[in-house]
Amino acid sequence: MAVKLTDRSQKILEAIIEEYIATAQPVGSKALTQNQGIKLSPASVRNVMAELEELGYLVSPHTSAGRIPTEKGYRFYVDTILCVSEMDSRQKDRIELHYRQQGLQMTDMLREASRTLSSISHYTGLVMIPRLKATIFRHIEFVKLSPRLILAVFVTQSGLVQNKLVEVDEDLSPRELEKITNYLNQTMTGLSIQDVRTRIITEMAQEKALYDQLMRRAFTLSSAALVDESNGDVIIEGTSRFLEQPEFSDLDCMKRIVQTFEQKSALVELLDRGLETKGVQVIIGSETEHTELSDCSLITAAYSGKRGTLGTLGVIGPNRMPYATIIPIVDYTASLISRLLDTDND
Amino acid sequence: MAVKLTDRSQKILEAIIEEYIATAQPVGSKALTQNQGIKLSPASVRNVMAELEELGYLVSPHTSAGRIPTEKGYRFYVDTILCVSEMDSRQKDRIELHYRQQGLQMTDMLREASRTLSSISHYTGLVMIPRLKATIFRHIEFVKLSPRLILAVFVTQSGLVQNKLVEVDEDLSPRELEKITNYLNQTMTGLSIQDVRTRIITEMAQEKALYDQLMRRAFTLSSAALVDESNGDVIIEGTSRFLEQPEFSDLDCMKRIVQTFEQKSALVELLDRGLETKGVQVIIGSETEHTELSDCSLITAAYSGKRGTLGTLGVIGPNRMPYATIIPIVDYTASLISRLLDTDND
DNA sequence: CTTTGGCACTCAAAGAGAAGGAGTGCTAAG
DNA sequence: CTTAGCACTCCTTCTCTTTGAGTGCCAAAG
Repeated sequence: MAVKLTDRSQKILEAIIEEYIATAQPVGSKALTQNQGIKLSPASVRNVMAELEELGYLVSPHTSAGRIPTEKGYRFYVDTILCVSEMDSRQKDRIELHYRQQGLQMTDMLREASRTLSSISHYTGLVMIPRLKATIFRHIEFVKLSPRLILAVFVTQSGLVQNKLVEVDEDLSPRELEKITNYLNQTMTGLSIQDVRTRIITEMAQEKALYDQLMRRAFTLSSAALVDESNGDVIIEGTSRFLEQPEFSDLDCMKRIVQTFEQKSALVELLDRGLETKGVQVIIGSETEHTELSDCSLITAAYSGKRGTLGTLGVIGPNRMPYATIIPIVDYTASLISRLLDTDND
Repeated sequence: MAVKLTDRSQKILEAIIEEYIATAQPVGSKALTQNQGIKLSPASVRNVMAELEELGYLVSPHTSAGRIPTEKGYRFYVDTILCVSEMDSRQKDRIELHYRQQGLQMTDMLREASRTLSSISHYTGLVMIPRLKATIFRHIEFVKLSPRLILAVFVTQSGLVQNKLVEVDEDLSPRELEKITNYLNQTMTGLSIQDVRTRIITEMAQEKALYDQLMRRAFTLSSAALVDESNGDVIIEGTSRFLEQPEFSDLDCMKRIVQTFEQKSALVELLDRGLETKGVQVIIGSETEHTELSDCSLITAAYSGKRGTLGTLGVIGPNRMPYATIIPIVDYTASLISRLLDTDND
């Protein structure tokens, strides 16, 4: 499958893709020869182009137009041609500037990250809110709203705050509630939510719990409070950037994309893929495995807190994206967010 | 200004507007005469149409096209022609169905409201999150995250939960924190945030506070926690509905509208207008006083909790909206939300 | 005085060529 | 292997014409 391309073929493929990214117009042989760096006649370039088309890296919309890259072309470009440069410190500063604000809460910071990604990349920014189960227990607090209604406020190590209303069958006195709170905070702090859950289950099964009413209640309350009902949530900023892209000038196709964004589930799935991966991941076109997004590409990277990966963030746009500039942006943003989450509130 | 229209003119204006709302095409005289209810010849209708154009209720895009309503036309239609019918109970049930879920927290419920408004109306749903100062103090709780960092969790009467990080200069012991919590909850519960603020200010000024360190800290903490930094937030659902409207097929105009949505500030301002008003309010086109929204109309209504108005909700779409069906939807949703907020958690 | 049929007029939208031009593939010479 | 030349394709753009819906006005009928 992986036919080796000659050095020259790669150079030309690179030039075509970069030209197409810049102009959104099919690239002809003549235009390429005017490009410095390629010192061949149009006819020679044409031969190479025909070859690249045969191999599936390029297509031409019709006989008398230039060539445009295929998904396979982009994939090859991203995987083997592109070499990502470090960002210079001026750009880094420009990104960091957005986070110079006062002590933001985690969610606000992630929203800001999404907005910044969008404004710097000129595409649409995506940030996934951490899944509860990936986080570390820090503190839980119960606020009694009415005899049977309790508000559980739960704070994770990385500063995510989650509120949840819990209905109880028995009226708990403030004293009991306080005891429960203390007990939970003493035993659970520092554990991952995953661990907290298993701990609750095993301890509930033990005989001791059966007789200790307070303990039983503590477990009931906390397990209700820690239910992770959010099937993942994504912060999307800059949807309007899609309207700027000439490839989506077809309103119908545009509509389907925006609808897919609004539903979020597809994006959650795509961002989830990046959770396991180190570094920047690029998903191109049909690799998304969503027909509505088959003309979109994502550039994602995972961010992490003190312990392990928390979530992913990235940028979504048309296949024709300036990968060379956006990959470092996403990469740097992910590491920046990780750093900020680590130092922020401890 | 207010020239009286004859009964016949009104009938024809109504028919034209309703036809245009249904078809998005300029309405000609012939099409109208085919409409049952108008038993006149095309020529007679033309005379009336010319008259209505003179008065500014209609315009024709060009000589050989039909007429379309002006903003003034819509305004007249909404104000004096349209009579809004009660919704039948089947429709009411259809709306209520969306709120049948388990005890949602306020924000989730409002998000659901926005989504429902959009899906039932087929336009874009808007719900304004209540301003803090309009709400009633119910409970405050402090969670110490680190020696200098405290998380304040604040719950309003209507069930809105707000978290805020507060940095303090002095390390507070858990005991002190508890005292502060108790003191604040005893003194402030039931007051409006507005009142709480003034109370804090006056008590701080009193001599007593100067000597009571604990009290001073309590006030410092709570005033920091109750700062209302959210300049109003709006939940927007169904932006993609705009892409279905033929009047926005111009991508550039579309883009500006979506951008305005993303910024939210204009929408906040528009929803704010409805806070004082009883019943449903309709804002048409340039009445929005935002050039980007000059082809959009809003239908809004205020919702309220136990005590007074909390916020507004509504629908935004093109000027050409089926007011007759959407006004009752918005109206009913607002009253439904008010009812749910009242009964939900007390 | 109102209503209506008739008629000339207007103008956007749709269709049909025709011209222009960018780009290709192929061939033959360097 | 490279390149100049050339015929060919076919999209894009432009103009010109046709079509038809809708109007305004007038004169006759109710």
